Amino acid sequence: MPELPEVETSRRGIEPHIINQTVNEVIIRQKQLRWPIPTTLKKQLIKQRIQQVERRGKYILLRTQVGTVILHLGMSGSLHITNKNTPAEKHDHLDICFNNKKILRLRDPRRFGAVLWTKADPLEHKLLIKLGPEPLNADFSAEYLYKASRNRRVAIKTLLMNSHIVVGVGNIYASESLFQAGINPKRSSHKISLARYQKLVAAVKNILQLAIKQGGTTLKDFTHEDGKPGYFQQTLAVYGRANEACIHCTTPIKQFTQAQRSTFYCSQCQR
DNA sequence: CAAAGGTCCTGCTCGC
DNA sequence: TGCGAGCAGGACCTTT
Repeated sequence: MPELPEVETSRRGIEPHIINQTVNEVIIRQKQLRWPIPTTLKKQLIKQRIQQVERRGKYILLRTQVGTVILHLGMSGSLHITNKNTPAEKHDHLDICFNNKKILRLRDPRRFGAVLWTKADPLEHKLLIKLGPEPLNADFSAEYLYKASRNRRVAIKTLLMNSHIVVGVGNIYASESLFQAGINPKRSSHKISLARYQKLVAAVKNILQLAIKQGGTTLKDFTHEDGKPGYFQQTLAVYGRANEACIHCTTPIKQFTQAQRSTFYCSQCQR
């Protein structure tokens, strides 16, 4: 479900409800996610105060004095702020309950998400330490991507989705960014010029920023269903639009499978 | 049966 | 021959 803008929108949505709040109960209904939820989570987390709600790539970090909860929403995960009056539904796997009566509830039908606990610096965690730069930070630049791509033969779309190269660019926004930059998703990353990487990096930043902005304005109240962050279909130029007319040249948008994921592009506008 | 918005892990190939 | 890096494919799971 979530790409970086949705994860960031989720982070902003839950933060005001749980920051500086103390955990008084942890309910694990289904611990079998991508990895098992650690059995020690409950013991570690109870009586701890959430000091910081942070994001790194698509991971959300809940920092306490003694350790950090590492959350990942996988393909179908979502976070909700709720309370004891709202019964848990089928795929509500975890509740973190606070003194202010609020509950942070994780829902994840496909269970590709993860909930982990670390006492050490979470940024040094095995899953986070090798992550590439944040796409919206200055260190994600055309020069950086150009350099990183020189000895790689993978298609540019695959490179863009590699979290060791840059975090947070998922399947939808990879297609969208390449369309905006006018680059064919099949093109070998090592054959792309610095000038074209300038366009691509600008497109990635532009698209992610816009999506976050839209997430923020769409998000009314994270405690209700209608507050869920979603994808904003009207802003998608190519994703999910196979056979529809390209918005620039009216050529039908093509769809094909690349690294086991659907890619959408315009064969006329993207070379 | 295929596909859905993620990404780690395994094992292979390639070049030094 | 050995080693590391890059890469493809499989794996995880449920719903439509």
